Amino acid sequence: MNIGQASAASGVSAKMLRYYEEIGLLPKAARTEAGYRVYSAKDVNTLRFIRRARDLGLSIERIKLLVGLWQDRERSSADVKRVATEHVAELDAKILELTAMRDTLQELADACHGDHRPDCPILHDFEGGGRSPEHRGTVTKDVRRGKGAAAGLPAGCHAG
Amino acid sequence: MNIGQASAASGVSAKMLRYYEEIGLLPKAARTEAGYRVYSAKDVNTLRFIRRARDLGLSIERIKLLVGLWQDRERSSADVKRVATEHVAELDAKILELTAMRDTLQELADACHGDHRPDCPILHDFEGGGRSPEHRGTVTKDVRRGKGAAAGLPAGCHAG
DNA sequence: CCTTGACCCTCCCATGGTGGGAAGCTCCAT
DNA sequence: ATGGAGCTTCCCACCATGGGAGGGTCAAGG
Repeated sequence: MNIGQASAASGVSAKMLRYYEEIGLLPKAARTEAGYRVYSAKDVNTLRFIRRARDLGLSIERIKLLVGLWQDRERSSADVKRVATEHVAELDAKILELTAMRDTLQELADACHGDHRPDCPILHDFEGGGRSPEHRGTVTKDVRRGKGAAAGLPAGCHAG
Repeated sequence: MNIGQASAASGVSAKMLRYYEEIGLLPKAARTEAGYRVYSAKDVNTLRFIRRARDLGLSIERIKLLVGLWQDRERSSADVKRVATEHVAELDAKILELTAMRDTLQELADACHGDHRPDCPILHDFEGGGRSPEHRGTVTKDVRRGKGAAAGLPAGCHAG
């Protein structure tokens, strides 16, 4: 099985296959004399595992952990569960953050008549005078962006 | 006002001030003879506007639009509202996506006893046999990652 | 006046996953 | 033998942000 076939069988692009190998998520694939990568049915299983994990938004780092546990017959399910639970917690945090943004913005949009006139509560809020505090404060606390979010959650986030 | 003071007054890092100028979100700042950037109180207002918009998760592209509308006395509030509403729609989509991931993973975690034994429904699902469909299908549809999400939503997403 | 330290400048690099594409080789079918 | 599909490596881009190197500037205190 060459890379194109493994890709088709697993739903992981050839590009990503090479990338996962490069970063050590996958072991280095065997090669033909000509240098073509060769994959087995077992490799395809691993790839499907990875694909499923990515679809659930897990980061590559966590998938590395899970693949390790998966292949360890001595693993304890508690370790697996912990990884999953950590990810759920991050998803929850991100959902809360996005929901707060959404709600604030929806409120502002609702307050905007949306006609030809220039007057607009959205811009008024952004101007940040803070003169209408009832429309502020929702996301104002410094939950702000930072490595945590970018490194932790992503996958589904950068995804598209 | 130099860049450090403008940064402190607006809550936007000096690094980002330079970046926003580079990508054309801000006009090129005036300079002292020594080459130091100089900012006015008006600039700080714009920066606060941008900061607020970023906190609500708007992409730089959309913020460019909003700043343009903000500074246009002839604008119609409908245009502003449309930009905001588009962003709300993207936030909603992302929230749905993350929630689906979260729910699936939480179900799997709930089903995992989490003790010393190796048997684990999470790994079982990831193995993807599809043998227990009641735990599948939630995120299985190909909503998958792609340019749209990365370009559209971000801010709060990459943020941290 | 000179030193010190805080500040500023530009330029490069990294993040996390993913896609795009160029330049060149291999394989298979015609 | 030729064409095209598929493989290889290598570099670039995304988005927004932070980190840091290497060097210039400014103001306060000695």
